[in-house]
Amino acid sequence: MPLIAETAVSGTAYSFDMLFSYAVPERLAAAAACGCRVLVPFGRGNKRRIGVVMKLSEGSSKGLKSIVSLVDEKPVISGELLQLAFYLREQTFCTYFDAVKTMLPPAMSVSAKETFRLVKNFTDISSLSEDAARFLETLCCASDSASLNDIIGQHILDNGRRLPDELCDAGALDSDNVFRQAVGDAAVRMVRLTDRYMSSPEKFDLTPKQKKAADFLAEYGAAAVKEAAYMCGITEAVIKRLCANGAAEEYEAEVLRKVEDLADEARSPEDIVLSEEQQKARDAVYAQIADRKPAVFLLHGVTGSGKTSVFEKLIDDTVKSGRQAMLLIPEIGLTPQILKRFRSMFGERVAVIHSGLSHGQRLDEYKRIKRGDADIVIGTRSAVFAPLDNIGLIIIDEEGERSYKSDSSPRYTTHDIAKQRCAYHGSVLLLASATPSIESYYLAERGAYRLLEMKERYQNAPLPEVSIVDMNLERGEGNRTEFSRRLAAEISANLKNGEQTILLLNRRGYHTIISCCDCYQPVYCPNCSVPLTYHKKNNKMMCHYCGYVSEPVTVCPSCGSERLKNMGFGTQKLEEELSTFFPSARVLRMDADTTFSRYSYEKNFTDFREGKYDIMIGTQMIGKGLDFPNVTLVGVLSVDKALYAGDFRSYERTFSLITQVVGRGGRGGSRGRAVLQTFIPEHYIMNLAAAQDYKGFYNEEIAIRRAMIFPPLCDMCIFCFSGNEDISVRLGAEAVLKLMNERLRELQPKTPVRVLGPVRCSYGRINGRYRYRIIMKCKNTAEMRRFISGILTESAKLKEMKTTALYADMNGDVGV
DNA sequence: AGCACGCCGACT
DNA sequence: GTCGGCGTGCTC
Repeated sequence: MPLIAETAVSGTAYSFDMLFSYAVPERLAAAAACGCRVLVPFGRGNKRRIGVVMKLSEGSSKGLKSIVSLVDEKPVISGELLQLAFYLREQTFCTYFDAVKTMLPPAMSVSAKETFRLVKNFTDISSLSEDAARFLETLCCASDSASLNDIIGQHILDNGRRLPDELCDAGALDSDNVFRQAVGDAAVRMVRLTDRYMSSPEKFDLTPKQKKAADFLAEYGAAAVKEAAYMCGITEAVIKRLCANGAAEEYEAEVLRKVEDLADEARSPEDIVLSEEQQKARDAVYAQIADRKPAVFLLHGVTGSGKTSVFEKLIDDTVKSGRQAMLLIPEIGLTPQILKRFRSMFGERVAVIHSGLSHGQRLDEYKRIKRGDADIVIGTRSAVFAPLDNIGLIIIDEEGERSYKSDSSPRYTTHDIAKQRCAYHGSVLLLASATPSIESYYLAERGAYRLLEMKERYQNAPLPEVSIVDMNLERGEGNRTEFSRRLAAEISANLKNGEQTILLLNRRGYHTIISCCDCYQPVYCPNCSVPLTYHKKNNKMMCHYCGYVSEPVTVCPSCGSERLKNMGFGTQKLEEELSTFFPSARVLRMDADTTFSRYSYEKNFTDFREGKYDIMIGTQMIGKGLDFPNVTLVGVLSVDKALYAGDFRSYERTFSLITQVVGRGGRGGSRGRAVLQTFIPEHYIMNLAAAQDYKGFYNEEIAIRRAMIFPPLCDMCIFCFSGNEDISVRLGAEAVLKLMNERLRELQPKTPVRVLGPVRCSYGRINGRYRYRIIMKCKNTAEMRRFISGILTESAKLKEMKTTALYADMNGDVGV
């Protein structure tokens, strides 16, 4: 019986995605296996596409097309991960190919290059069609192999592959495919001026923008393309033009061949000393690992309770027993320090996977895992797909972070994938946080997860002393600055004592927005429904969503008034006010604008930790995971806005932000202080966060979720519509709504379903595309997922949806 | 999403 | 009588 390969084909849309059956030709039958990539003909034109064999079976190959060639000798996806791909597709409504693709490092993506050559002694011209015979004649005129391939290549582009394919079938032509891996997109693209330009710039005719970039480069030498564009207030396209003119050149920055090797002096796992409480947590988890039955633990440990030591011990236990361990962390910003810690203990056995690595580095780490050289994997959410084959333990640190939810296809939740892998390997999933997600804590309360608690801080360090400052009073008493008198006094005390301060502000930019005093309209980005932000450093207005840049506005675009006012307060303005109040203070500003490369994060944090700065100010990124022993004061300047962000998770987010940042202070022995400035001092979030009372917060929050029916008491599926024309997107969404209601009536699901919308998304327009959403409150069951899948496929056929894109995101973010 | 196929209008 | 406009339906 012939072999049939059921194949995931690249480039399919979800609405027509399925496994496509191809015949496996005799010559490939021995090597073809599940998990191998293949080259297949697809569509009427038999265009070549890459696919992955998902299933092999025997059967009749009648009417099937055949696999053209094999990309891999050996499968690149293990049986376990292949099975996981099916799960991924079923859960997240992505295509088979997308599911498989996310499991491979980007560097492994391949493209095929086809070469032809004429078969020398072909004579049977009579068997060819007239067209093919004529085509063959032109081919015979080709002078050499290169021009032959040029002719055929051009012919395929213009007329499709019909004639070349006929000639191949008849034996007049031979084709061969070579595959090229897309390795080496180095981390940073740099740009510098050419010698030619520098010796005689007058010979170049540059546009004003290009000139600006050239001047910038002349002053600074080389710069990252991104950075140059930012500083000059231009787009990267201008720099591209500059390079095309021959005035500048782009080059790839030397990327570290190895992932940075910053291990401190070696530490031995034997040196880990656990407190009684830590030991208890470790023992419970370890017993379960040894038992080889899957289970989920939720480790709730207050900030500073020393969770990392427990992780170290458990990971050591796991690898000692011959199994592998995975530690997932929310953001690359945290990687260097955690990585350092584990590197110094486990050395080369640690592999790292995160998006800050170059594709080449990532590929090498992937290979080390696959070969078995590394049995400990540390990384961000995509690392959950690491090709380990004998997992004993998966840890998700700071498990409540939203970054564990993927916001592009496949829109998976890291926890779900980890659970699935643990079920396969009979291993333990350990979720850990000082502020677990309401969902996880709920499951722990219900007994689905086993709850472990660590209530003591490391070395019994006292919790910081938190004071809540009522900013209304400050304003009432004539203080117009952003610093309450209390906070100002604390900061100067700290400066005097040579102790460090962290200030948290939940926004970036100089002024958040510029708005008109006459029509009250803020100045918006022309592509997105987001107000532009003024950035002092480059004196430009910028959009944080699409990167749009413009000169500072002096006239209101909506009414023409010249009375424009700066509203809001950003990190840059804070920095400035700070320098007037405390001229001698050395201030480090940390936000997405000052940290272009992933590496500058680490450098800044290290500098701060080493005492090169007195005060660090920044957005949420400074709240996460890093220990600074000399920080004794934490100021929270304004998180009120975040509370009213309008989605049901804003309280949760704000609570954990405050809790985390307050917990930063006072770990080095001395008692820390925290000052929480707010206009709503009576809000329970403020008091509970000040007291680091997670349980109290959980009780309040779960009551709200219960009353309003929000997750975890239901699931929420977001249907997001986008397109170039506002009206057609809305009409599309309405048509789909109608379809949903019809189908729902037929289905009569067991648990009630509520469909809300369509409404414009909070950012109704991003990058010029209008966006609407429908929210469906439901229970995430197989039946519901089939329903959603059906809606996605059916709606693609609606005429109202011709120009509108749609995706479904189970438990994705409601905002955005 | 592409893309080949088909069915009409404006033209040499 | 032909070229090419875009509407339509399919993708093993």
